[in-house]
Amino acid sequence: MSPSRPRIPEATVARLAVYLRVLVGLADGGRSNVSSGELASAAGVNPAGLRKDLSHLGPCGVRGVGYEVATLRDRIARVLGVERSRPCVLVGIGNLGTALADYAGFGSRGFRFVGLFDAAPARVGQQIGGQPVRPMEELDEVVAATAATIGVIATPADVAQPVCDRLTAAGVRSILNFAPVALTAPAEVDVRQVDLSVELQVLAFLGQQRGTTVEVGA
Amino acid sequence: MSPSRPRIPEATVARLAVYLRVLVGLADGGRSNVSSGELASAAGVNPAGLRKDLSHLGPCGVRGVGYEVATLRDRIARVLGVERSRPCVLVGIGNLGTALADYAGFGSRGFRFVGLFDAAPARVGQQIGGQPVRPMEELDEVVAATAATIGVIATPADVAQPVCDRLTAAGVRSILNFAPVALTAPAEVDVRQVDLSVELQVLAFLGQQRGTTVEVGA
DNA sequence: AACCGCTTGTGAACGCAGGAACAAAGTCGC
DNA sequence: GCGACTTTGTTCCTGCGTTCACAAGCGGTT
Repeated sequence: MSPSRPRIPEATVARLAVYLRVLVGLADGGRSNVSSGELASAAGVNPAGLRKDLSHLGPCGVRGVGYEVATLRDRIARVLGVERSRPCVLVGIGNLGTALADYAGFGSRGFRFVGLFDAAPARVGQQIGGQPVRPMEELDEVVAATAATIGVIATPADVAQPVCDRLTAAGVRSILNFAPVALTAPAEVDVRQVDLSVELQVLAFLGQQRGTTVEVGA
Repeated sequence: MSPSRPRIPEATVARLAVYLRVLVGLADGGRSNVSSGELASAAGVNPAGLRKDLSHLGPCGVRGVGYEVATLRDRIARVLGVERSRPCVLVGIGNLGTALADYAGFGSRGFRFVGLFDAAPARVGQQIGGQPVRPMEELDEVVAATAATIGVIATPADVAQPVCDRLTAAGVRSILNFAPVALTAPAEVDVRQVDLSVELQVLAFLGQQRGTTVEVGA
């Protein structure tokens, strides 16, 4: 009914998540209100951009005063859908998968892993973050039982596509992929790619470029 | 002479790293040449965009034929500066830090960790990926001895800023930060932020938005 | 009650990235 | 040797994201 959410740009959504984290920290510290300049500084963005981001939620500040921390926090949380905890499944319990399963940041941000899966028999049965690692055979069953709509892939690259196929077949609608391969999935499934080494390579390139200035470099 | 490298957009650099990974895989598979369409498909991007990205390197393909895999691979590697291995230090050997230290993708992409550091005495001395975890006191010494210019932070959020300060003081020029806080650093130091939970939140928002929208017109 | 300073919210301009279409060039076949 | 096909490299254009700058609104003060 209410078209209060025409569309929020993806870049804005990513920053809203950052603002939310900062606001939670401020609220825990006892702060009751905050200005856009201070919030922008803490989030590492431009104050004007922050205000424009928040404008997508409708007016939520008081002119001359600033933003009420608790109110803004709850409002962003509601828009991002963090109010209700979302069930996720995680496939690939290697080093990275273990780190993700143990990472407290997910739980406090509206995500809970309802299933940890690995194809290696040696890992099945281990307890990670209070949960047992399950065999891949139980994937469909767990996804159906928990209504998980989000899947996280932390497997080696060569099995990521089969895992993706199994996740989509099981009914997962959104996939976060840490394996360094481009996944193919049906159009109705969102796939988001995170490549840790790409970030490092971009960083190295920027540093190299600035270090060598503009010289061509023989 | 020719300003063959005026400036390469950051988004292009990120994709070049992806192309490089695909090309290495093709070369290992014995492929000798590849077309832009096939390469774009494997990388998950638009063919025209791929050609535009490669155009920043100057002409490196043959019209009517395609790109020579080995040549293009080496050319991208040289532009990204992957030819020579870059020394990096990693601070914070928790779950995520261990995953990063063990991740083979870094070593094969021109990065090597020359020092693993942690403040917890219980972790110091452990062997991770063939290297010992060192105490923070040895940070300056190792950075100076190895000429490491890249630092990776995988610590809890509350100590990330002090660690950042120590890294910059030790001479590190580029920092990749996995801790969920915005870091403050001198202007001559590049800081790149990676927040795993933000990616998950964006994914959840997109899924939620698609699940509930589109009903406006119906 | 009115003024003043501070902060939000919004409108406009700039720059950048992405996509599609077209021209150039090289190879293969006849 | 010539023509046609394939694929690259480039150019234009559309849309988005970001930034700057200003008007609107509220609280505090006199």
